[in-house]
Amino acid sequence: MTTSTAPAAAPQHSVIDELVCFALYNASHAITQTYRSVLAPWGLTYPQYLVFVVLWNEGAMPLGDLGRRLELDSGTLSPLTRRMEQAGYLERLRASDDARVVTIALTAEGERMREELAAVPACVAGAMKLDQSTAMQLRGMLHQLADDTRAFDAASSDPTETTGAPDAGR
Amino acid sequence: MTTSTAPAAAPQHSVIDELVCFALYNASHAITQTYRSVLAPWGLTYPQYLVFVVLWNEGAMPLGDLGRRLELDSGTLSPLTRRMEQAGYLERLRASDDARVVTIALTAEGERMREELAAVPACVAGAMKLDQSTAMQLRGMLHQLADDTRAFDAASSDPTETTGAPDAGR
DNA sequence: CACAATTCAGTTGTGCGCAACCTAATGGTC
DNA sequence: GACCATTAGGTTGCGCACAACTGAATTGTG
Repeated sequence: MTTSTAPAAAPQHSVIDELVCFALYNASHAITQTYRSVLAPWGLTYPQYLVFVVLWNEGAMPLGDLGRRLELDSGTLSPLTRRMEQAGYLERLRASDDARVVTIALTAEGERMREELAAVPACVAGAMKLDQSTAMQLRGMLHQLADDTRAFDAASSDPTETTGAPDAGR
Repeated sequence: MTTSTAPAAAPQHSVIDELVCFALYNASHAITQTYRSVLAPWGLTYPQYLVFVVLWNEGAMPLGDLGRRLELDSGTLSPLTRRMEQAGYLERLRASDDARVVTIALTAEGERMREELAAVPACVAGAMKLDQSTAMQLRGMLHQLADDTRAFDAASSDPTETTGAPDAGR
């Protein structure tokens, strides 16, 4: 009715709110959204920013190594790095000793972005409103969760695994 | 080079926030991967499963309400629900009293999927290896994080917000 | 009633994210 | 050298996720 009061669309409690998985999915999207607006001035996406972080801290490396750190495969990183190359942030170089390998290396412009984007983490941290101890606790839980879950995924798709008894009817 | 010991003169926010964001991003993908393999026999995706969960528990509702619960907009839910309709799981009905509204309602087949998929949560929980108290603690942190972050996103994109003095030249 | 503002769903375009597949290059074996 | 399995990156196809836009329906106001 009056000005801009809440139009009765308050966050109602729904069943999905009880699911840890949905909380994870939802929080992840919310963070990505924050990065989207923070990175918008440079036309960067969150996965592209993650590529920057790895390369800034560890230097040039093959595309496969990058994928292992970010848990992304070539189907994702191939086009993603091509876009970053076209934007002038990095180069993709065929290794001379092994022609299968493509080394991903920052350009001078890409290195310069390290200072350009120095304020990004603090900006996102401001949105997250997490104190240090909670952040570390949360990070630990999430690492554990990702490790356990990926181990499960690998085991259930790989019949050579010997873990897990052949429990028939569960 | 890695495993930096205490960064003496580190400013308030440093790499730690980054790691939390990536841990979240990574864990979310890992869980989605688990759902992917668990739901594969029915050709369902994780967001489609979430739609089922909401509709099973709350019954038919407009597409917009569904989007508010899942934090997804019409650009995502419109094609998603069309695929689920084509698969025979639900119907999309124009409301008679308001022709703008499309009500999403499960078919008998969609209702039957509730028993069909009853084992899914336990299966995914088995992959996650979380005890109840940790799960609840994690869920609480993630809800808080998502709420804070979305509030920040909304405030920074909506100048009509009156929360605090809007920083002029920023 | 006229008409502007708002609401709701849909469409288009871009960028992940991943399965499935392809090709080229490499290494091991004979 | 011929053969084969493996490895690295690329391509295709599909389904999200979201910004930006469209268009129809509804509501508020005079």
